[in-house]
Amino acid sequence: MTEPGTRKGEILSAALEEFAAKGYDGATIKSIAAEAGLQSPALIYHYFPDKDSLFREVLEAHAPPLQVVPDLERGSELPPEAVLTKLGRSYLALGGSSARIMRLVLGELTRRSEVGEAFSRSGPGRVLAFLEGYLQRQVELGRLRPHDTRSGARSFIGMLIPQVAGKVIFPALTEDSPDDEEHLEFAVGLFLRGLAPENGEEGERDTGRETR
Amino acid sequence: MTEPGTRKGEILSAALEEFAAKGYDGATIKSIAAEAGLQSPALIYHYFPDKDSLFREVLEAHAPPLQVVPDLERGSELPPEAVLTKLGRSYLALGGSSARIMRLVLGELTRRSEVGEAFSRSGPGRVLAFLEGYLQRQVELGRLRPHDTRSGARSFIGMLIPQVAGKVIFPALTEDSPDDEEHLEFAVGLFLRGLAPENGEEGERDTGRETR
DNA sequence: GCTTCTTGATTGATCGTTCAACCAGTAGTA
DNA sequence: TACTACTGGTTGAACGATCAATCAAGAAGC
Repeated sequence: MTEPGTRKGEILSAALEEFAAKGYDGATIKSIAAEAGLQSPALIYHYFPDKDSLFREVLEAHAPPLQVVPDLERGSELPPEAVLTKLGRSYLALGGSSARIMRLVLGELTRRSEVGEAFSRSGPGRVLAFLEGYLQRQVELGRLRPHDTRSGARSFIGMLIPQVAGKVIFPALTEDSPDDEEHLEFAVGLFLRGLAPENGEEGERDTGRETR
Repeated sequence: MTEPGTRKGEILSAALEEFAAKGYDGATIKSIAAEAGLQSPALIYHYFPDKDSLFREVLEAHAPPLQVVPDLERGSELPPEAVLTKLGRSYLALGGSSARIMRLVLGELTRRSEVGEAFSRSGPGRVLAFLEGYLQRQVELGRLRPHDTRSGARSFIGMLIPQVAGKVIFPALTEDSPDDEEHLEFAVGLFLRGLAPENGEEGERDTGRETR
């Protein structure tokens, strides 16, 4: 629905561009119309009831990329290295073609509670929930040392954030930042080495709380 | 300067509140005046030449908290655990009393290039630069295994981001997130264990590139 | 009497939105 | 074939509301 060739599609992609660059208040119906190549802003009201609906349709039209966690829930019995690499790769992809919609969401996150809640529920919320459960299982299987999996999940996702934030927020100056794949490989290695089961046969250490 | 008791101080803090909540475009001179308890918006123009200058003064008045990296550069010969813990603590503090200014900066980051550049230079930029240098030195001292310190610095800072982002962006729902200090302890432990020098006497492993 | 602070009224610009008219086509009727 | 009626797409002009900013004049303090 809403193919990119149609008038409605042109308006939607122009609106995405404008909203991402200037925010909801900064982008005007007039500027969106100009970006879409329309001679009159009035035409927008032929396709959308008002500015707010246009904004929501832009969000819906580009929401899918925001939902990471693809078919991961299925292959959750794979070894940690594979799962973390796959999860991380789809996370890093947010800095690529989805950078515009990410910028839009980021900018409106603190102003529109609906955007914030929907985003946190579909994006980070689901990823963290899945990852926590997965880490918990790996701990029980003895493949990872016992740890607070809430902190574990947050830490792994966090290690990737500067990489994607660099591209989303500062598209100009990505000077001297590591390659995506190299950074991911580093993060996975660091994470797994840091949480590798202890060599000794038994023993709680002082590394934070138990597996809760 | 600009003590909080004065009229100018009241306007500045009201402006911070409004800008943080609604963004630069969303906050109006009228709403700021109302928040400050003024009877007329015109009074604002007695203290500030225009809206843009008011915004910049708000930014300058609250900029110091943004500059992490306190006297760390001095004690850079301390052991990694102490340095990372101290650095991390000051980073996590951004989610506390500085949450409002952080929300303001975050919201305007993508729209005003000046804000973005100034922030990245004073905030993440300086922290990353310092941490990279520090890690590099620890590698040379043999206290950490050789690794790409760009990825290392980004990873450590990143591990803390979900924790502070939770409080800055979603002040309402910080449900089920770890305690700051516990999370920091976990992150430092994970990081140091993941980058501990290899047990074997020598040998490059496949852990990414060399120390560059 | 002089400076600083404060106010209500006002200005011009711009915002989102509405509206009547116009311009394709396309189908129906004779 | 010619004429009419109707359709969705498109447009320029206009409306009321609201914005940032100005200004002249009053109030307060010294």
